[in-house]
Amino acid sequence: MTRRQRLQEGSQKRREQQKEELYQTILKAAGDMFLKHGYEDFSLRQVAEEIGYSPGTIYLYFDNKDELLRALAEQGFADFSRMLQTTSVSSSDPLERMIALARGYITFGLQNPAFYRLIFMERPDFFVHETLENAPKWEETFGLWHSIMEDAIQAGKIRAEDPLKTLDAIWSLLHGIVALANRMPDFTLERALGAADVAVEMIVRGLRP
Amino acid sequence: MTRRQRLQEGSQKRREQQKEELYQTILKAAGDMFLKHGYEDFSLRQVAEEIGYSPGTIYLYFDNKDELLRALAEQGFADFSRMLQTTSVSSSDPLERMIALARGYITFGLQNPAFYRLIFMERPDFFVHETLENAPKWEETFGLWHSIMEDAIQAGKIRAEDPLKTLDAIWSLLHGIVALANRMPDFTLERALGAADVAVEMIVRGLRP
Amino acid sequence: MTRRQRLQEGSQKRREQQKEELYQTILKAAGDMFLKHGYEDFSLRQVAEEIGYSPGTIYLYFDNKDELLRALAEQGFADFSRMLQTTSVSSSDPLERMIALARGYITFGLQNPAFYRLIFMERPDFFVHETLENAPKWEETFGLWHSIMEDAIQAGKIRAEDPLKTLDAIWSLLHGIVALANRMPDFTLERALGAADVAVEMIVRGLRP
Amino acid sequence: MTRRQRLQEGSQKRREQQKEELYQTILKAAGDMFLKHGYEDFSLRQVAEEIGYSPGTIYLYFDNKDELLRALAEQGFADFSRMLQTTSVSSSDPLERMIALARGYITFGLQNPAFYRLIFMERPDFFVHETLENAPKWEETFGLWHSIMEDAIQAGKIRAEDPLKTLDAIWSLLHGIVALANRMPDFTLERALGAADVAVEMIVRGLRP
DNA sequence: CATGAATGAGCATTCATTCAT
DNA sequence: TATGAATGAATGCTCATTCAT
Repeated sequence: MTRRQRLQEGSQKRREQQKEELYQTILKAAGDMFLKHGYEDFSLRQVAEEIGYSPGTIYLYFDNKDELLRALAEQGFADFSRMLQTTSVSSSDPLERMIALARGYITFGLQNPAFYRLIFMERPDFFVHETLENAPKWEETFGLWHSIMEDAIQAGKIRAEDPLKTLDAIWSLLHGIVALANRMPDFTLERALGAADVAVEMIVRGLRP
Repeated sequence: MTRRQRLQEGSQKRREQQKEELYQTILKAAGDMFLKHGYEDFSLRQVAEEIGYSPGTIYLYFDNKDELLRALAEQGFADFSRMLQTTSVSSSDPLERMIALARGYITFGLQNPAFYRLIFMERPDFFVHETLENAPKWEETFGLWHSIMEDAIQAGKIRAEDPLKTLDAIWSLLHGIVALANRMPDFTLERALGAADVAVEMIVRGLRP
Repeated sequence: MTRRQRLQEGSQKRREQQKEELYQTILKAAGDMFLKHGYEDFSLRQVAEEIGYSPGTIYLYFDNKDELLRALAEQGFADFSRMLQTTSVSSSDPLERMIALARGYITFGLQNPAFYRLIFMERPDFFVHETLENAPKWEETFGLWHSIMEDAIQAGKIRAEDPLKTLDAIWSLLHGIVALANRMPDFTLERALGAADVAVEMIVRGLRP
Repeated sequence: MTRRQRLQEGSQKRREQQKEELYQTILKAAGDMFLKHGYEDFSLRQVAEEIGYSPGTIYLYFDNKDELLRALAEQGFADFSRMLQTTSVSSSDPLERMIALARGYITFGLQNPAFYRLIFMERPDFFVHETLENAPKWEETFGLWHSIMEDAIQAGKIRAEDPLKTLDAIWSLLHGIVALANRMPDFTLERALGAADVAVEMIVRGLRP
C-alpha cells in the first residue's frame, strides 16, 4: 500500500465518517421535529431548517420523505426492541418476565409517544416483512414474547390454549392503553397508568392455570 | 289542495329526497375515501371527484371539511351507540351483558373501520368538546358500560377494586384489538377474532371474584 | 275594451307592481348589505339571503352583480343630487349657497359612507357619461355648482380666474375630507368636522375678490 | 483568500444580486397589477403569471400576500417620505416651503398612483398600526408638515387658529386632488394639475393673516 | 315568477421534489 | 458535497353565474 493509497483511504474514511455524521444529525433532528410537531405536521423543510441545511441536502442522504421516516421508524423500533430484550432478562421467573415486558411496553409507549405513533399507529407498513432488509425484524422482537410465554406455560405459570391468540390479546391490551393515551385527550397519563395496573392483574389472573 | 299545490308538494318532496340522497352519497364516499387514503390524505376534492361532482358542490351540503368529518363521526357514533344500547339488554345476567358489550364493540369496530378510525383514532376531539347537540353523548354511551359493570359487581360476578380503572383496562383491550386490526396489515381479521375470544376469557377470568 | 282585457290589464299592472316591488326590495337589501359589509365583501348571495330569496332570483331583476351595483349607485347618486338641489336654494346669497353646498356635500358623504365610497371611490366608472341613459347626469349635478359659482362671481362675492379649475379645487377639498374620513381609521369624524370648518373658511377667504 | 473562495464569493454575490433583482421585479409587477386590476382583484397568481414564474415562487420572496403589499407600501412610503424631506428644505421661506411640500405631495401622488392608492386609499392600516420597524414613520413624515406650518405661523406668513385642523384641511385638499385623479376617469391629469394651481392659491390666500 | 342545485374559475397557501450551479 | 431557487401539484374554500324544473 503506497503512501498515497493510505492517504486516499484515510480521506475516504473521513468522508464516510462525515457522511455518516450528517446522516445521524438529520435523523436526530427529524426525530426532534417529529416529536415536536407530530406525524401530521412533519415536513422536510422543518428538518432542514432545524439543522441549518437546505432542503435539497436531505435528498443526498435519503431518497425521499418516506425513506427518512422509515429510517426514523427503524431506529425507534431498534430502541424499543433493545429495551424489550433487556427487560426480558430482568428476572428468572417467566411470569415475572412477562409482567416486566408488559410494563416495559407500556412505559416505552407512554414515554416515546411520537415513535410509538409512527411505528404502531401511522406507518406499520414500514415493518411488513417483505420490505425489511437489515432492520430489526418485527417477528424477531415478538418472538421474544412468544418464547417467554412458552416458558411460562412450561413452568405452569399460565394457561394458554392457543399461545398466538393469547399473545395477540395481551398485545392488544398493551397497545390499547398506549394508543388511547396517545390520541384521546381525556385518557390522561394517570388513567393510562391506572389501566396498566389493572391490565397486569388481568393478564396474571386471567391466564392463571 | 289544488292540483298545482299537490304537484309542487310532490316536486318538493322529490327534491328533498334527492338532496338527502346526495348528502348520504357524499357521506358514503367520504367514508370510502377516508378508509382508502387515511385521515392525512383525505381531501374534499377527492370525495368530489369520487362522486363525479365539482368540489364546490360539497359545500352545498356541508359547511366545511371538518363538518363533513363531524357528520361522518356523528352518524357512525349514533349507530355505534344504538348497537351498544341494544346489545346491553341482550341478557339478564350482568356478566353476560358485559361480554355481549365487549363482543359488540369489537365487531362494530371491525365492521366500521372508517368510522372507528375517525372517531377513536383521528378526531376524538369531535366528542370530547361538547359540540354535539342532538347526537348521542359520549358519556351517555360509556355510562352504559359503567352501570353494567356496577351491576356485575353487585351481583358478585366480577371483582373490581377500582371500577373506573377496570373499565379503562377493558376499553383498552377492546380498543387495542380493533386498532391493531385497523392499522396493522398483518393483524388480520382472523387474528382479531382470535384475540377477541381470548380477550373475553381474560376479562371474565381476570375479574372473577 | 272588453272585460277580459280590463282584467288582463289589471293583472298585468299588478304583476308589474309586484315586479317593481321586489326590484326595490332587492335594491334596499343590497343597500343595507353594502352598508353593513362594505364594498369588498358585498356578495349577491348575502343580498339573496337577506331578502329570503334564492340567488338566482336576483338575476330576474338584474343582469349581473355590476348592474345591481350600478342601480344602487344611481339611486345613491339621485339622493345625493336631490340633496344638493335642495341645499342650493337655501339662501339667496350666492356665497351662502356655495357654503351650504359645501357643507351639504361633506355631511352627505360622512353620513352615507357606503354610498359615497361606491360612487366616488370605487365605481365612478358607472357615471362616465357614455354609459348613462336615464340616470341623473353627473354633469347636471355638477352644473349646479358651476352655475352657483358663476352667480357668486357675478355678484362679486368670489374671484375665480378659471371657474372650472376653481370648482375642481373645491371639489377636491370636499372629497378629500370625506375620502380620508372614509378610509383612514385615524381620520375620525371629529377631525373631519374640524377640517370642514377650516375648509369653508379657506374657500371663502381664498376666493375672496 | 483562495481562488475557490473568491469564486464562491463571486457566485454568491451574483446570486444575491439575482435574488434582489427578482425581488424588485416582483414588486414592480405587483405595482403594475395593482394599478391595473385594483386592490380587489389583485392576486398573487396574476403577479406570478405576469413575471413568468409559478405562484409558489413569490413565497420565496414574500411571506404572504399581505407582506408583499406591505413591502410595496413601505418602499413607496420611503420614497414619498424622502421626497418630502428633500422638498421641505428647498427654500428658506416657510410659506414657500409649504407650497413646495404641497406641490410635491400632489406630484408624487400623481406619479405613483399604485403606491398612493395602496397606502392612502386601500391599506392605511399598514401604517396606522405600529408594525413598521425601520421604515420612515408616519408621524415623522407628517410632523414635517406640522413644524413647517408652525414656522410659517411664527413668521407671520399664515394665520391658523387651530393648526391641526388647518393641516387636516390642507391634507384633505391635496389628497382630494390625487384621489380624484386616481379613481375618476374624467378627472384627468390636466384637470388635476389645474386644480393643484388653484389649490396652492387657495391655501396661500385662504390662510393669509 | 322563482327555485336551488350545480358549476367553473378563481384564490392564498404549502410542500415534496428537482436541478443547475 | 451542498445549495437554494424554482416548480407543480395539491388543498380548502368562495362566488358569480347558469339552468332544468
